[in-house]
Amino acid sequence: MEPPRRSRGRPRSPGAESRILAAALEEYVERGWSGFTMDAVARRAGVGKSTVYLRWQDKLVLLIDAVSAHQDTLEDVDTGTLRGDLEHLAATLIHSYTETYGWATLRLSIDVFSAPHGMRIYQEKVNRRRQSLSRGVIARARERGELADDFDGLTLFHSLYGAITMRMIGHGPDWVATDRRVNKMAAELVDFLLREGPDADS
Amino acid sequence: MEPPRRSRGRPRSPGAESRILAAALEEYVERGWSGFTMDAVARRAGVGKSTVYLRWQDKLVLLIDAVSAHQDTLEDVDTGTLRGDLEHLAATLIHSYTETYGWATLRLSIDVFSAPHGMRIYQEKVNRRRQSLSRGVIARARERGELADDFDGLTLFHSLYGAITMRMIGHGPDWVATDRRVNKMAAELVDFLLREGPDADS
Amino acid sequence: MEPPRRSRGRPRSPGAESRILAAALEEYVERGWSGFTMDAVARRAGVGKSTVYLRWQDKLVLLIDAVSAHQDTLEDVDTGTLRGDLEHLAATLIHSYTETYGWATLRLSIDVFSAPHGMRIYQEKVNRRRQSLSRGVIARARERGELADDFDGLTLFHSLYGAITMRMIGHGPDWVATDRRVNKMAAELVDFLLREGPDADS
Amino acid sequence: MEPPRRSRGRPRSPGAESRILAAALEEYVERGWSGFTMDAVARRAGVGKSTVYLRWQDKLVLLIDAVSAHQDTLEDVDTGTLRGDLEHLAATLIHSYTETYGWATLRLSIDVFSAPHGMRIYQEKVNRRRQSLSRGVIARARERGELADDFDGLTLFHSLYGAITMRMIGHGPDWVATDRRVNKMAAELVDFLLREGPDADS
DNA sequence: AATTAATCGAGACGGTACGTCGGGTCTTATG
DNA sequence: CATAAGACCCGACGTACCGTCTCGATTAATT
Repeated sequence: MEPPRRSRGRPRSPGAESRILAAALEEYVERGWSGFTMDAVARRAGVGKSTVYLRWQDKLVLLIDAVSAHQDTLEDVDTGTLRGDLEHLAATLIHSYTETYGWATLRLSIDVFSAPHGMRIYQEKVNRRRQSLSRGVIARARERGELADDFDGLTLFHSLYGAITMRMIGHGPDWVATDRRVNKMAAELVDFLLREGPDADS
Repeated sequence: MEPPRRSRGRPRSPGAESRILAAALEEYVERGWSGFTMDAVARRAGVGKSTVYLRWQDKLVLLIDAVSAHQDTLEDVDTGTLRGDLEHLAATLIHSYTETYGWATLRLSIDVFSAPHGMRIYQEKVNRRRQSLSRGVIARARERGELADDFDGLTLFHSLYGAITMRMIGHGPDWVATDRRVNKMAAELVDFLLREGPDADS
Repeated sequence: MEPPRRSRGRPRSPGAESRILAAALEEYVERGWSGFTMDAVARRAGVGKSTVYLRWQDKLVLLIDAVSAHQDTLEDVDTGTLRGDLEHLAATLIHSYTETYGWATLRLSIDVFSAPHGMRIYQEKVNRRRQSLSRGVIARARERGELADDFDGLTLFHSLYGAITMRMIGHGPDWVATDRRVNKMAAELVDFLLREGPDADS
Repeated sequence: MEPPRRSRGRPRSPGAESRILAAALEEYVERGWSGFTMDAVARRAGVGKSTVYLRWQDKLVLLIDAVSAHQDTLEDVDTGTLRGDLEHLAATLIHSYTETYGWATLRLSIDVFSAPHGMRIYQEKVNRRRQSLSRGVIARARERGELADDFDGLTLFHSLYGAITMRMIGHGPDWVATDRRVNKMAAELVDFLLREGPDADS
């Protein structure tokens, strides 16, 4: 069946992909967008520039790939209640903004717009993923009867994501994300957004 | 008092300031961040580069000035009710994202982070302004008894601004902002955020 | 004796050698030194790069091989007189500069110096050959008594080769080498160089 | 009269031109053609790459300019006799091949052909100059009655220049050009080329 | 017949230089 | 003085080529 048809020439070196992504992220974290150069990324990954350009058409799409790889830590966990699902999602998002590479990840998710095709790529990579997460959570909530059919799930998620993003921008890079603070922020936000209103049986 | 003390040499050419700002905005709109060059701005404004650098320390602050000039259309209007104030604010923000230079203004308010000092400047220019708007609205609402003292006004505004921003990003540049649609969006959003919950006397 | 000892593995594909040389020459003729790339040569010869590098250590020696293959048309013919020998040699050299690949062959014999080892290789390949030709002609001339023992044969040949080269450079690539013109040029040059002076019995 | 009309902007920095030429020559001498890079030239001249590219369209024409600047040491001196003029010219050419930058100057005058437009530029820069020198010498010789009207002056010069070039190539870069050796070589060569033959009154 | 080993086409690899472009500074001549 | 023009130094961009390496596929000579 489906012959995997190894292509002809030398196969692409397997480690390169991830080494470059890692190098890109680190370079970005350390030097920021304006100090982020392809030469440095290649050097850091121990790779020729051509190897980088063979896989990513330019600087920007490489950077976006690097960030969206980290975005993938967002996952849809079924906690049994809408409130639980949302709190988990909120906490994960906050963490993804702060953990490991800290502030940079947020900046990165914003810098991405700085070039013509950035917006489009962002739509495809980040937005699509977030939407599918949202839809899963909402669908389960409806099945459980936690949400009226006419309740605007999209608005809920826009508010959630947007508020977190605004908060992070407001706090600035020096804010330390302890688990307590993250959970508290997530809980307060979900509290605020759910209150009694949206319950289908109120 | 302090006589304006006309300085000695040739006075600054009066039109230059605004011509440069306009040129900057147009260049940005047409070519985006990565295609936005100081040479082009100067040429378009019919001005030497030195004239530009005499007034703005670098590319970024010029761009931010250009955008925040447009941001200044946000203003705190007392409509008599919290709901009214918020809807007005929301509608104005949506418009400022779409009107005149359309989509570009949103992009602009995001691109601003692409450089080391961008974040700081954004804090000073945009955030400060938004905060003062927020405080005004909240304070009036409390005076009117529309809001419990312990209600988290900041979260309300983060959600409002954030949700609008996310929505605009989600819609993409081709969304047309008719008055009807803008008002509907603003109303729905404020509806969602206020519901019965926050009323002090519920 | 020494049995040719066919080596074990797959034998070298027989046509490759000459196909590569031809491709190299054509590429060079069409694109010149700066446009001459190994990838193109390999592609044109319908051969992998490794096949090329298996036979020639680098770009330069391949190119030199291609040119010296053409240089080998120079041969020492005994016409019976010194004048005849020289005229024949001169005509052959002029032809080798102009025939078939025309002007390129001259360029090629000069471009060869553009790399560190080019000079050395040139010495070994081209100069050695020319010297042996010279020596043969001179020796015969002395035997015939056409040349005094103290006559400087080397200077004669340097002048002959040099003058032809300078003339070709002077003429440029558009000069057409008809047999009449070539023979005339050869005759005039030899006339000039021999005149009465060098005759041993004058 | 004719006001030199200083152009408007900042004038080209006066030293740059010659500093770049010098740097180019030195880099070439030390590293040869294949090691000759524009970045290195710019760095050595203490100049930005753009400053170099503002004046020379590419690597090659810069190099040619550098060499032909040295070629200009050739000058037409009237010594009173044809033989004297030629010996002086020959000696100067030999020296220009060997003195100061030694062997490199010869290599340079050959490397020049390694690119498409090299030949054309060489024609314009070097050949033209040599031809005018030749014509001057020949014309004076005719006036003095040293040369028959039908004597082929061009062939004489081609032989002279060509023989010297061939000799230098033959000797290789390690040949040391003492005044004695240079003068001897010049004298022998001119002796050989003039002999009794060309005298108009023989 | 099975094994061994050199060669083949293809094309990715680590490097390095190219020529271009833009940022922000500096230097003129002209208001 | 400020201005317009535009040259300056710097350094990144994305491309192209070098010479090497790594595949799977041939193709003999040797077991």
